[in-house]
Amino acid sequence: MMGWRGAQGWRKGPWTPAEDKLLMEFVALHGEGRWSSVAGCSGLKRNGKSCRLRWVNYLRPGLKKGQLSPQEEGIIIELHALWGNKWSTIARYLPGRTDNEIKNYWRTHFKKKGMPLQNDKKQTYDAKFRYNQDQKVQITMSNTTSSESEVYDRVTELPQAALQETSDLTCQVATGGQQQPNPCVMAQDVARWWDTVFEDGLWSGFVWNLDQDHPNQDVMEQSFSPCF
DNA sequence: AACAAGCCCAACCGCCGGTCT
DNA sequence: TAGACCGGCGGTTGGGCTTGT
Repeated sequence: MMGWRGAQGWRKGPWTPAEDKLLMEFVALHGEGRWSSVAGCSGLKRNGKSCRLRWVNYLRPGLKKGQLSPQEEGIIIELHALWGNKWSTIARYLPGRTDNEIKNYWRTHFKKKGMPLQNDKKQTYDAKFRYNQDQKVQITMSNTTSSESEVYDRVTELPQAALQETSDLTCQVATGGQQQPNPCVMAQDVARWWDTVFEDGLWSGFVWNLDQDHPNQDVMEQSFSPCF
C-alpha cells in the first residue's frame, strides 16, 4: 500500500492511525470544513476530498458501528421508497449512520434481492409527494418570511409528512412556528411507527399500495404524532 | 484443508451546485 | 458575467473477511 500517490502527489489508499490522528487534530483545531487546507496545515499528504470522506465516514464523533437494527432497516426501506437513492438525506434520519454506510447496506441487502420496491407504485407515490411539495412551496413562498421558509424547507423532508396524504399536508407547515424538527426525534418517530407495523403484522408492503386512499392511514396517524 | 463465491465496507471517482473573485 | 475553486453527493471499485462446498 505504501507508495500510493495521486497525480498531484496526494497519498491514496487506506488511512493509517497516524493520519487519522493528524486529521482529528486538524478538525479539533479548525473545525469541520476547509478541507482543501488540511494538507497545508496538518502535514497530511491527502487531498481535501479524501480528508472529508475519512472524517465523515469514520472519524466523526457519534458514529455508530455495527449492524443496523431492524428499526433502522425499516427507516431505510421507507425513506428509500420516498426519496430513492438520496443517501445523504436518508442518513439525516439515522443518527450516527453515514450515507456511505446506508448506501452499502442497501446495495448488499436489498438491491440484489429485488426487495421491496414496486417501481410503478413507487413512481405514483413519488409523483403525489412531489405534487404535495409543489403545492406547499406555492403557499409558503407567496407570504412567508425567510425563517418560515427555512422551517418549511426542513419540514418537507420529514418522513411523516411524506407518509400522509395530500389533504393534511399543508395545514401545519407555514405557521411560522419557531420549533425546529429534530432529526433524532424524527428518526425515533419512524422507528416507533415501524415497530407498530412490524409487531402488528401489518407489514406486507402496504406503503406501496398507493393507488387508492391510504388503506392504513388510521394506523399511520395513530403511530405518528406531530412533533412540530 | 483448500478453494470458490459471496458479503462487507473503506475509499476513490466523476459530476454537480454553490460561492468567490 | 464567466471561470475557478470547493464541498457534497451518488456510483463504483477493490481488497479483506466469511461462509459454503
